Amino acid sequence: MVPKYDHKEVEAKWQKKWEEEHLYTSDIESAINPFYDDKAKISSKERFYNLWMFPYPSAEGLHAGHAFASTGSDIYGRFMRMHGKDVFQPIGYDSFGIHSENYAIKIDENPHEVVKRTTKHYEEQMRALGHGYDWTRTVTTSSPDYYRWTQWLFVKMFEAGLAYKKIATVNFCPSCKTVLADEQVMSPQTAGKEPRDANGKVIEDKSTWERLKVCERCGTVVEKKDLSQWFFKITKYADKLLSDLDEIDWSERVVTAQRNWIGKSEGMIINFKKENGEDLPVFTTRPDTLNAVTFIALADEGLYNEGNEEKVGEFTGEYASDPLSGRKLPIWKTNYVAPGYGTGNIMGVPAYDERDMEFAEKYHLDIVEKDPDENLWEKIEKEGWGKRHTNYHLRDWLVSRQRYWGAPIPMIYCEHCASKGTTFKDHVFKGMAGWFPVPEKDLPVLLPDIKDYKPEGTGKGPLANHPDFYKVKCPKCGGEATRETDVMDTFVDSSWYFLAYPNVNTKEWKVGPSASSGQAFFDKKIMEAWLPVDLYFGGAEHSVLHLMYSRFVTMVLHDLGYLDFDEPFPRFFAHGLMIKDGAKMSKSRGNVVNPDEYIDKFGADALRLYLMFMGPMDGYPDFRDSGIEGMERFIKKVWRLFQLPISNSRFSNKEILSKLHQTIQGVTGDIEQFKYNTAIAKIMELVNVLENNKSQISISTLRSLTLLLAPFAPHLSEEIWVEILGQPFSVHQQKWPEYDTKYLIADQKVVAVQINGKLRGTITLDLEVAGSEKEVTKIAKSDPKIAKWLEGKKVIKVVFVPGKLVNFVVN
RNA sequence: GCCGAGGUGGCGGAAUGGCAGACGCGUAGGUCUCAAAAACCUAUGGGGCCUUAAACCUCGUGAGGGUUCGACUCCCUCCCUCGGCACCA
Repeated sequence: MVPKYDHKEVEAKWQKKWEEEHLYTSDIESAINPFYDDKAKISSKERFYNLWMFPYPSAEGLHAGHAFASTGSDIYGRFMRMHGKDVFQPIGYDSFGIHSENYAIKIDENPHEVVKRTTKHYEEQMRALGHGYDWTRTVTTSSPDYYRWTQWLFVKMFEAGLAYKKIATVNFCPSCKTVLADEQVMSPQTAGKEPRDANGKVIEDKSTWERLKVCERCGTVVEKKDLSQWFFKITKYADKLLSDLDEIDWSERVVTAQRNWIGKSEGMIINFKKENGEDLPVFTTRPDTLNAVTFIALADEGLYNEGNEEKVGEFTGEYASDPLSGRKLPIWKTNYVAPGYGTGNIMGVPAYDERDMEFAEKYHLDIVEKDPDENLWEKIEKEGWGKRHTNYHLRDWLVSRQRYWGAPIPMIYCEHCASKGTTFKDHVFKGMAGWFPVPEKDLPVLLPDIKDYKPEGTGKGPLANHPDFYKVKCPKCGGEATRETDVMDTFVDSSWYFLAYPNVNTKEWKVGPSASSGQAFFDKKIMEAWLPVDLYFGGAEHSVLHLMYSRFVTMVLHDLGYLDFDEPFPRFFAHGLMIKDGAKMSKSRGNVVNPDEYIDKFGADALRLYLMFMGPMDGYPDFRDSGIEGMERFIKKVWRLFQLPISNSRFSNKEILSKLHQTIQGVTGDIEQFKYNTAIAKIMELVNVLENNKSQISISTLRSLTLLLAPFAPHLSEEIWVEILGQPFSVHQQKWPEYDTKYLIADQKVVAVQINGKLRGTITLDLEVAGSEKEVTKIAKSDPKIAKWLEGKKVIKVVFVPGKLVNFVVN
């Protein structure tokens, strides 16, 4: 009678033991940065910072899509640990911000309380999955010890001239009642939401959906408002953000998305002259078509429409002259030129631009067909009519939010200083008179616990109703002043969290060992030893959000001298999204898969195996209940294999050895490429071979099999390793098995025989024979099946691939 | 419209110039059982040939063309799906 494999008991047992033995707690102080040459000086192991994008703790808890992604990351971490690396694999919570707050509002509970509960639930779920996280170093972005440094970051941005406040036309979500960054406004499809109007009703006319721009969080169609807001000057880094994409090893689709978003256009600003002598600068990427210009089109905020409606315009009554030939060109105000891009003016070239053609035809403007002239670039520049100019689609990052649940923006406005024109640093902040950052010693600016935290949509955040919060003394003159009442975008919180992990120690709950002294942001030695992140694992939906912001913030901190690297994630793998019943998992569809019930019923190992076996890591696999049952069967099969009275034979037979070493080779290569599905398939094949050769398996083979399984099924492997094989704890600290090429060479080869490229038979030959063209040709021709096909035909050519194939070309 | 990734059995998916469908799910039949479950064994792309069986033939990787001794794989044209950008000049 084979003892039953009790997944609940086994998994709980090892999770407890791992924790007690600090199996996944890294030795932060003694790591080696593999990028440095003087490794020997420091200490034992090379570090490997293995990071999965931290989740925001939602109410429903972790769903199977999270488990799919986090397991993919965990497997790689375990694989690297078995390669002798000191793996640092932390986890935390992106718990500050609109996503957590919207839920708190919905259930009418204070966000402080909700976050306490949801983070606890998340931790339980992630522990149940058996991930190898270092639980001694977690971060929670809504903790004052954390957001103190988010605020510090804002202050540094301001001091460096990279944070400024200005009135701009911005996106406003009428449901979330706050402004949003450009990156947080998208098509309904990209947001994965049905578009809604300000009253929360789904827009009925589906034909308009594709033109709508909605809020990333709630799917409400955004409005445009002119408001005074804080921005981070990400555009200053546009060129570096773009060019560094060539240097980093990222999933291609994410690189492409960032390139598109940055949207670099190289062209020229050409100066046209109005009749009254005024300059009329125009941005174009096609100065070579200047000869064919017939009108000038101006952007108009009032007329402009992002939708795809008909082009309309109004003649201004004015004319401009073409700087080269002096031709007279009418100036039109239009609805199709985007304000805020380039100079806001364009030259109308109907012959070479479809949009200009459409407009010209409608208003009966001239259409001139003259061949483009490449020499014009140089000529215009030489004659001083225009100069080369690069334009970017990227806009500055709008970071203020009129909400409660976020890090208060640490800025103070003093009316008195403003009236005198006093600025923080005269040379940098023209136009920012009266604005001063909160002195570093006064950080954090604590978020007060208030009852009326719901947004009102007045253009101000809930903190604006609390004089105790905003009435402060001016840091400059000591007079009456007002604190900023907006809070920061949640993406500011997450733009630097990866820097915090190695510096944080949960027991003391301070970011950075020097946090108490207030001297420095991070411990320099730790940063040098542990960063940048070696492998970042996460979703592609953050292509132009988190992943762009983090790169920007890292570049700034580098330029300010705090970091010695300027790309946070030299390697990023974009995992796919799990699907259920052919659709993305979402609450509204009601197809969210909760991992808890599967862990309970089948165990974490079965769930992990199934999630990884469903398909490639960057794909969109569909979750089915019946699939996980197959994995349960596989685990039982493995378990039974280890319950057999193991033979006394010291060596496995040849078939087994050959299969084992092929498997080691294949699985190793597959894991390196995140092809976990085929890695698992190969382990299954090995198990099948072992089952058919039960009496001939050596202990050494069984040990290797256990090691191969360890990253995928950590509990099962540990149980087998320690309890059945009697090996020392822990399987996760063992060396990954190596393959020996001598076992990869089979004694016999199956050679395919083709006639004119069509398979007509196979012959099994000894290795040496299979490598000889003469022998193989002879044997193949004498094979009756093949001979039949060659009868009466003349062999024109023989194609021979040693050990694989012979192809007879006949007439 | 532009850019990127794809299209393979009933299903998830293997194979990146050399035996298409590994591995798993599902399905059918069988063994065990009083019975069922579990487990195990066998079969499983379509069509044909055949009394049966072994075997064999033929078609087949979105459609059409091309390169090649040989194409799921490379090239061209088209269709469709997914992702990103989008009156960005």
